Amino acid sequence: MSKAEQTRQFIIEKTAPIFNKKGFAGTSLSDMTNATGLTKGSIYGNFENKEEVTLAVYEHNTGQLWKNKNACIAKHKNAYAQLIALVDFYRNSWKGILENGGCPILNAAAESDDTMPILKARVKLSMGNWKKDISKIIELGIEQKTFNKGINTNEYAILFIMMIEGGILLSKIADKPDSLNLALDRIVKIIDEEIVK
Amino acid sequence: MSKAEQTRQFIIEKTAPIFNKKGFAGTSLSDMTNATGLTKGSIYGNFENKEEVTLAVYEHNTGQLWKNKNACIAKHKNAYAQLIALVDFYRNSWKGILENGGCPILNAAAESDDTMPILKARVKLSMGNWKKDISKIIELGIEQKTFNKGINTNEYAILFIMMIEGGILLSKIADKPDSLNLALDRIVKIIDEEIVK
DNA sequence: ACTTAAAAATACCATTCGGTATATTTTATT
DNA sequence: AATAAAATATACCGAATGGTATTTTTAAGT
Repeated sequence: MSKAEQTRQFIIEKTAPIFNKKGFAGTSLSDMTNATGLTKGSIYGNFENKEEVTLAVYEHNTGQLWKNKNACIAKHKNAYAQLIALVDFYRNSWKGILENGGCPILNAAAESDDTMPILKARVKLSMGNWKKDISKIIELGIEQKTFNKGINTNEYAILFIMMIEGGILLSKIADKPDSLNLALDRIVKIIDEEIVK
Repeated sequence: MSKAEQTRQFIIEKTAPIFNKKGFAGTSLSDMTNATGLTKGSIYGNFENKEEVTLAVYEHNTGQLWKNKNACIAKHKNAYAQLIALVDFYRNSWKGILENGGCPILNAAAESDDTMPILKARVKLSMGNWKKDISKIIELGIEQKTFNKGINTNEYAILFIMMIEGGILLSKIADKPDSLNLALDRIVKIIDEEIVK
């Protein structure tokens, strides 16, 4: 990794929680220089503008979440265990997510939709990938003959994402994980009653 | 209504959709003067600062939503019809909500949590009131002997709110109401299978 | 119609904003 | 160790930011 790439990564990592907390409009260049200890010149030598940093930070934040989530899921072979691992991932990492400003997809979705079409498109993509991931786990379960085969895998994936995001939102406002846990419990209930054979 | 109160209301109404779309940090004073045709002097004669406008606008946006929602619910006497009316309210007014920048509670929740504690407190209150409203409808159903009496009304209220907010979020990103409708369908299913006797 | 009080416009403030050309330092190559 | 190239810092830009005395206009009460 070249020096430039290192610095680029350094800037992304240091500013990532700030962008996730304050948003694109709320994060200033001085926030960025303060967080990194670098000067504007240095930052603008590695990024074209603030928007490029925003996008890179979004990729980093979601990528990190992705990696941790997938690591939990990959520990298991059968689909049911994988779904439960997904639920437990959110149950266990809620505190960490909260400290970094909450779910980056949720935050970016809320801010970008009317102001930053490029970010919105990225969010759309993340959402699509997430949906696909969950769908595939359910499809795996069908292949493994442990899940019902008539079900609409896509709809269940969307349903789970909605409940997780809604749960995170309410939990952040309430400053306690109760709502998120309620959502996760309901997801497990749906898995047990409607998906599992 | 005095002239001052009229102008105050005028400013709130004209800037409401802008704040809901761009957020507190993203909305500038020039956005406000452009939307109203007034000058900074006039705006600052009626409000102490930008924060006060933000809070007043939030009250207005949620109040409006409240009013319309309650009007739909109030048309019905029995609890089941009221819950269905609530669901249908979101099904029917999704387009209007979208055009005004989405659910103000969701938007304010996402932006305020790490940056504006005063607004966050207001969001917490709105969320509590909403929860109470839904709880009361379910309690009414229990009184009317049409709903099961052992159920946790509070948990169902939270669950419904989470699904509605999650649904709005996903629908905004996708630019189509499918996800929201899926959430609303699921709410109806829960009502029918778990709440109704 | 006249006076007075309230409301809105003007003109300004210091500060911060995102961004950049240029100079300096650091790093890698030979 | 000398040199070239890359990375960072400096110093600056115009514009926009939120905010405020002060003046002018408008509306209300008599």
